[in-house]
Amino acid sequence: MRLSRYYLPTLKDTPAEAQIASHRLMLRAGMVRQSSAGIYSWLPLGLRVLKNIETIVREEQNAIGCHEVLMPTIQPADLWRKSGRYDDYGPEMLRIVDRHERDMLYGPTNEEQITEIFAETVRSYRELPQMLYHIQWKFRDEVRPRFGVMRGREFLMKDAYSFDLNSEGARLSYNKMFVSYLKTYERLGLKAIPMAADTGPIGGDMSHEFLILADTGESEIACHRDFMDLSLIGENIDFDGDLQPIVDRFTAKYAATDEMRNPETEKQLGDQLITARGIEVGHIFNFGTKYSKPMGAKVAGPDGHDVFVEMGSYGIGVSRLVGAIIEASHDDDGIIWPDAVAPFSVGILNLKSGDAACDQACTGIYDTLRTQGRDVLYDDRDARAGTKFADADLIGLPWQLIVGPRGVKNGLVELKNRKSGAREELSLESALSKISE
RNA sequence: CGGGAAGUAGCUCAGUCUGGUAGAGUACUCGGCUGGGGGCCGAGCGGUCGCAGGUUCAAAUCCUGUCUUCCCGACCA
Repeated sequence: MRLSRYYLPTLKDTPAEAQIASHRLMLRAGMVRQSSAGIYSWLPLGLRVLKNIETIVREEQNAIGCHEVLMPTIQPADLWRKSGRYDDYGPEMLRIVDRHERDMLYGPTNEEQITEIFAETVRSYRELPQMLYHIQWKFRDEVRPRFGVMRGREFLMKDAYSFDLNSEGARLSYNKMFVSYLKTYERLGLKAIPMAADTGPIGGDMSHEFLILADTGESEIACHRDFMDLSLIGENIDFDGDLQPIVDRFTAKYAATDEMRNPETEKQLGDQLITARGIEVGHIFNFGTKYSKPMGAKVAGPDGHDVFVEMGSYGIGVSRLVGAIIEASHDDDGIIWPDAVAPFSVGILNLKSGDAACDQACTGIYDTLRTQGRDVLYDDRDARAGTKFADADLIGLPWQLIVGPRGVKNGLVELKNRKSGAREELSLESALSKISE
């Protein structure tokens, strides 16, 4: 993409309403514009990141045999009256009346909707287990939206739902999703720690929140130091095999969000304990027959008798992740994108647009990289070097190829790594091969 | 929903106390000088002062109401 023809409205000043880093940087980098409190429009750069995250989440869901559907944003109130949640949900639910005076609502989640679909279409235990998900906009009318897209009222969420014949099966589905989440976050370049979550009236150990550490996190968390070294990288996971050992490995050590913390355990851990702030980026939950009963989701079991299916739901806040990643990865100059979600993988900074040698060198690099299938942002604007450096750092491209008259004369370009800040002068060939490593 | 703050140019803000021609920086446009970390000089463009009502000869400024946004707390992917 040639920057001179792109739509990238960056800001030098920070809009007054933005307080935390991710919100400030998303506005300054021209990723989003606020429409009203907690509701945002996504501009091209922000949308690229959102789509990149969405793609990774989608691929990892598909990889465990979870099938994508797409349910509506607007749901009928009757659906929620059936589960009893229409009255329980409170003012957080945005209620809408259509022209025929029918009560509707903008969905804050989709348990009722998916359970109805399942109940209408699945009759036999032979069709189980089943897992379905969608990635759709949700609306929760928060009393106090804040932190930009991290705590918006409208947000994009991946929500998956599992259906099993019995609790043993539900455990297997839960484990699949648990491990899938670990993989998803690793691909996103995040260190996410699973923490036992409050299961409310249902009880059991079948609920986990996934949190990433960031100074501006919303809750105070504590965990064992060993979590910093836990990783699935390089492991070939058989999702049809026994995943319990992996789940055990990631749940054996102490990790708790504020309301679940245990002072006694923490005391025993001593200097093995890490306390930090965390941002919740996912939540998985097994809720048995809570929805299948009222919604009538039952299948014929092997003995011919109907049984209510055991269900679980599994959420990842996709739009929240954009902010969360920035919170976890930025500096004074701007965003530092992990490679996997960066809006462009490489930026080319032409320090002297209009100079024949520089232009020629840049277009050559630009064409080469595009031929390799790279997402490239070529800053060909007629702007000063300082402006280009500042914007490139602000929008956080992992690699910057700096092309100026000084180097071009000697056949050299400068390669800057956004994360380390390291810059080195290289021949064009070695720069290109280094980027591809 | 309780407590607090703020709405004036695209953005950051002054002016409001003490009523009297609508301001600065930046961004943008044009010209010139520049050219490796948001450069310099000059000339321009740009505003129903959130909205409504009131007081007054006169309101960004005073009064009343209202809307919006942000911060802290309680609550949440």
